[in-house]
Amino acid sequence: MVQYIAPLDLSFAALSDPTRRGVLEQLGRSDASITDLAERFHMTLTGMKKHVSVLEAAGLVVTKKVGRVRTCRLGRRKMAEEAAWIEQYQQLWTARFEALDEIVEELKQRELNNEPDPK
Amino acid sequence: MVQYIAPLDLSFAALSDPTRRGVLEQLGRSDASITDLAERFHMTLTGMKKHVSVLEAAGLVVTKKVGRVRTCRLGRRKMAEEAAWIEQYQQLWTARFEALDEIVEELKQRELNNEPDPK
DNA sequence: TATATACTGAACTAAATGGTTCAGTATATA
DNA sequence: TATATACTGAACCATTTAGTTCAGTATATA
Repeated sequence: MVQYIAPLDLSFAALSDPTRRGVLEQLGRSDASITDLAERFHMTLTGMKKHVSVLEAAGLVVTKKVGRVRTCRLGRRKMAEEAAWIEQYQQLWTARFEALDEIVEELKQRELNNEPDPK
Repeated sequence: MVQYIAPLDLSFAALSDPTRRGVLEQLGRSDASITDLAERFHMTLTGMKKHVSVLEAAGLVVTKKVGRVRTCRLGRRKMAEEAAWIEQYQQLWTARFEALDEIVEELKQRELNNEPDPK
């Protein structure tokens, strides 16, 4: 089976790590080098480089090396797909729980009328 | 270091797998047993049980066993935190790119006025 | 030119993931 | 009571992840 990796797989996986969420927030305030980020998150350069690579693979970060410094910036992806997926889920969720609420409401009414619970 | 696992870690990790996203969508339409889900996603019972456990740990699904059947339903979490995180990120993102746009705009103006590029 | 800085790649590690099979247990059904 | 169904747990497996160290390379700086 040729495994097509959905962008959602990569971005949600990228977001599942607190260090990477922190890096995104940081880059939202200002661009940063690998060294900057490694220091801020108490990690080796190599370790931070890997996190940045994961974010880059997900399209959330872009980097450019000038001289010896690699500068990291936010990528072009505004996470629109991710937001859309969650919003669609929330619609399903709401519909589902409204359906449940109706049932609960019906049971309450039966109880008030002293009708038997229909097993 | 006592590792506090943020709810976002668990839910984003849960969402990073297409099978689990599919299960959530399915449960948005109707409750289902482990067997139902295993069949729909072409997987062993044991395999599906693990996915459901991951979703349950993230609070996205609840299950209840009646007789021999374990029924899975959507959990109470509407992924509000997840949506909020992404929305906050999108605000940062927009601000960041508007800042960049201003710089580009300024450069354009200079070009029009034939001013030198200030190094 | 010598030294310090910034990164990179390979190799290693421990743990987690996503699946499987196999051998149960508990519950329904004929 | 015998059989089929639904799940469960343990064990295994290959791969990925999240980090490390170590040994480089390339670039600045004194």
